Amino acid sequence: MSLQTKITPQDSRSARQDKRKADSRQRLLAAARQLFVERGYHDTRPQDISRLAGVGHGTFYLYFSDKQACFQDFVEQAQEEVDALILARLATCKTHEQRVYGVLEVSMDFVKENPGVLKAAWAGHQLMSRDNPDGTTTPSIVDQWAARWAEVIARGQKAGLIWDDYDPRIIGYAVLMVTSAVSTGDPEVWGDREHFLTNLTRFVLRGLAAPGVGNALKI
Amino acid sequence: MSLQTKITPQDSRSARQDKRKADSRQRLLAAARQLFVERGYHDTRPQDISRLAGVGHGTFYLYFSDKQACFQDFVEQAQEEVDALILARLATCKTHEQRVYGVLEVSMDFVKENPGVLKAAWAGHQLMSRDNPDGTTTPSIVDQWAARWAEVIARGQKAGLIWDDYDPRIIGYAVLMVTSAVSTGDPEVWGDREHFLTNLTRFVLRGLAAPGVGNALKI
Amino acid sequence: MSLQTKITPQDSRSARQDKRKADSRQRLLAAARQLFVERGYHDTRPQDISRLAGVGHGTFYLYFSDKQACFQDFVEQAQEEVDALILARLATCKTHEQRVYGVLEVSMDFVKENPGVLKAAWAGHQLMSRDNPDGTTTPSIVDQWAARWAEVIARGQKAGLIWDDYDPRIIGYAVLMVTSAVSTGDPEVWGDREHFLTNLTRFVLRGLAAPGVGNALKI
Amino acid sequence: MSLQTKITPQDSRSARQDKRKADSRQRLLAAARQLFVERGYHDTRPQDISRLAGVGHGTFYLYFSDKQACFQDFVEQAQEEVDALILARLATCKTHEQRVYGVLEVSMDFVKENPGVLKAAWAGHQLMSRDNPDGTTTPSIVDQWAARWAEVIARGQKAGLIWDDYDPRIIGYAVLMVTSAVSTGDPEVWGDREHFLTNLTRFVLRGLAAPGVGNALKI
DNA sequence: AATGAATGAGACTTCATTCAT
DNA sequence: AATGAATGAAGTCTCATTCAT
Repeated sequence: MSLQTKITPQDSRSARQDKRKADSRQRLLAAARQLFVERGYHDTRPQDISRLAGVGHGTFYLYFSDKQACFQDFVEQAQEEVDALILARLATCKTHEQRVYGVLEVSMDFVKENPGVLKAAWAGHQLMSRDNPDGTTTPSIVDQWAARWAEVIARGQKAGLIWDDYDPRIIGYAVLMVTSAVSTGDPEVWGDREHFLTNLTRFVLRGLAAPGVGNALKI
Repeated sequence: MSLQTKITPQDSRSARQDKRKADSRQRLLAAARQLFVERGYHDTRPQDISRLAGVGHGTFYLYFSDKQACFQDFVEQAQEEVDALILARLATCKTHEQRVYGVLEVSMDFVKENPGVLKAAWAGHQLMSRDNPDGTTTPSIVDQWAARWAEVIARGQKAGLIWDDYDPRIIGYAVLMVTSAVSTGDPEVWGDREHFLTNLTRFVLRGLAAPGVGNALKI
Repeated sequence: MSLQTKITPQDSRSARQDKRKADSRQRLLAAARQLFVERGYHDTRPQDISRLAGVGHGTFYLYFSDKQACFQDFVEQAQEEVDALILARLATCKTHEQRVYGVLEVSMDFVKENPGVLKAAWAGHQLMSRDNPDGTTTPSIVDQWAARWAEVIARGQKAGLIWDDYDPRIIGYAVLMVTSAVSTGDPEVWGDREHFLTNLTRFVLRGLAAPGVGNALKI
Repeated sequence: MSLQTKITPQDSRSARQDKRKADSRQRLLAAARQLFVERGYHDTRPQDISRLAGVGHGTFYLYFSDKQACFQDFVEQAQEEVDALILARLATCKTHEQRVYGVLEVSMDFVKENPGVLKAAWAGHQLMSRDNPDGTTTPSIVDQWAARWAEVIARGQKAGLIWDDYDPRIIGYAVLMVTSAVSTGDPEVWGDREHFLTNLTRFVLRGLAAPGVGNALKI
């Protein structure tokens, strides 16, 4: 008989309550994500989030100390998702070439699947960062993402596939800027998305490829 | 005899008033620029702008129909400055190579000289665009800037100096994203600015250079 | 055989429950007293009281119909304590002189031992009394205390030891105000407490003593 | 021709505006005083004060940084009034006897004319003082008033009219407590106010009078 | 043209109380 | 009896805009 089957009434109750509690938090976060993305930080009221989540106004403040904290949590969630996706993809990559392609693809896929999330997270982060007068700048989703690119680039340099006169952190940031263009650019303006992605991917790969390896990364 | 010396007393008065009026508007715009850049759109009140400009609170509304209009004017001003700089530079360029270099240099110089202006203009534009439900998306500073790059790239393609499988509009946007990294990146984080600029310039030029022209654009 | 040992299991359970119930109530009251004294009525939330008492938030409302009722109970408790102390002391007094001294001493001792309780009870009572629009002003701890003084003073007058042109209720109230100064006065400001008490005691006794009896009440 | 008659339009305008400004502040303070006295601090909303003053909700915050600041100003105003009254009276007093009587009379008159003001100021001050974590306890109206009594008592001691074994600060405080009883006591309970005042005055004077001077202070 | 006092809709947040478990 | 998540009315305060001077 496992210990699990011997749940006492209290455990059962608190377990159910915990579930309910986690539920509320999740519903709130989902609502927050939707609204922050749709309307932006300033045009989303805690009240709106609560209503969309189907809970009372006050419940919001049981899970977030204030509106900013809620936004931070939303950003963190997006951050973790992106990071997990990238790490998972990197784990399946054997060659450097695959890594570059992989992260590009994952980045663009995420941006495509979650239109506006990056934009919202980033725009909001700008607004927020000023309010951290203790000097502790919370690392933004962008910084973390850029760091992943830096890793990939550094490995590419060691393998002789990427120009070794690049500073990985800087170029990682530049590459991220380009990929994030996908999110920032107005979908309706760019027309054919495949066309758009192909262009950006080519530009990035050509900018990275060390002399003589251009063929290897050809797409 | 210049036209200026022929003004009647009345004219003189109205001229002075015009000057004063233009003065107030200019002072307000300068103050707006400083504050929008320093604090962002939402944390800048018309009152703050007026105070910094040294005029009464109500005066603000003599020159701008509302806060948003003031912001639009700020963006437009920055836009015109950038555009004028780029056009002036392009006029002095004979070869394609010079053009690419030129716009890169001008872009980065502007961003260096006006830290935060692009960021502020852009971030604010995001917040604003939602409020245009009539479909008329005001072209942002970014769009216009990207258009200049598109021109340069298209000319480079005709000259055979830039990969001809690029869509100029898209790659123009991508290049802009990279150069704008200068403004977005935290100055203190990137350390040596020259190092930073060198890296970005190399990346852009290599990404653009058609096969076989790499040497020509070497830096 | 005591009654306690004869309880059946059921009795035992309900007895334990009663004890536990009384326990919870007592713990809540103790917590309420501490917090009302430390923070005042408005800055003490039922939640805080419950947490300090170590019971659930909802439990509070099993024992008090609302926050005000809890406060009333706190005041009542303090009231009963004071009254019991004064009555006990009066019971041991034979002469009028002893009574005056006795009540003074008890009053000041209570105030010394329970710093802030009188102040809190009184301040809170002020806030509350407005909410009794039916005219039934709940007698405050102050009123009750003053009543004891009035008794003592009336007896002193009969014995010829206290000016007989005093209205006992009024002077009882005045004496109470002076003794309560001990609680109202900032401990750190007054310095030596003995010095403080001696001064007040002298003032009261001299104010009361009928002509010619000054010596009897000398301290 | 006086300078006054030569008021320029600007002066005239700003003068009128200043008057209007001072007017609003005065109206707000008067409304605040009435409401704080009638309802107490916590049951008075800035909105209520504004409405009673006949100005908009936002105007309140043009004159007080927040609700607490408004309350502080109300207390200060009462404080200054009381102090001015006492000082004015003291200035007309030649003998010590007159001083004691004078301050007693002024105190009681003020309390009679401004029922509730002292109580409100004091009660509110209690609530507030906790919020001064920088250690700077704002001297309350009570402290200041007590200080005046201390002065009078010290002078009386020098003149041999008051027991010289009193600490003036302490007894000043005690006397104040008694006189403030007038404000704290429920008007309806005490009945005839003259009777009340006579009792308290006698008590105070007898408590103060040095041996042998009782006759001098007889009332 | 210029001013700045005035406005009030609306934002964020708290907290006494309820109720399903 | 005990719990603590949920509630929403109500409070404090801000700020873009107006208007009398």
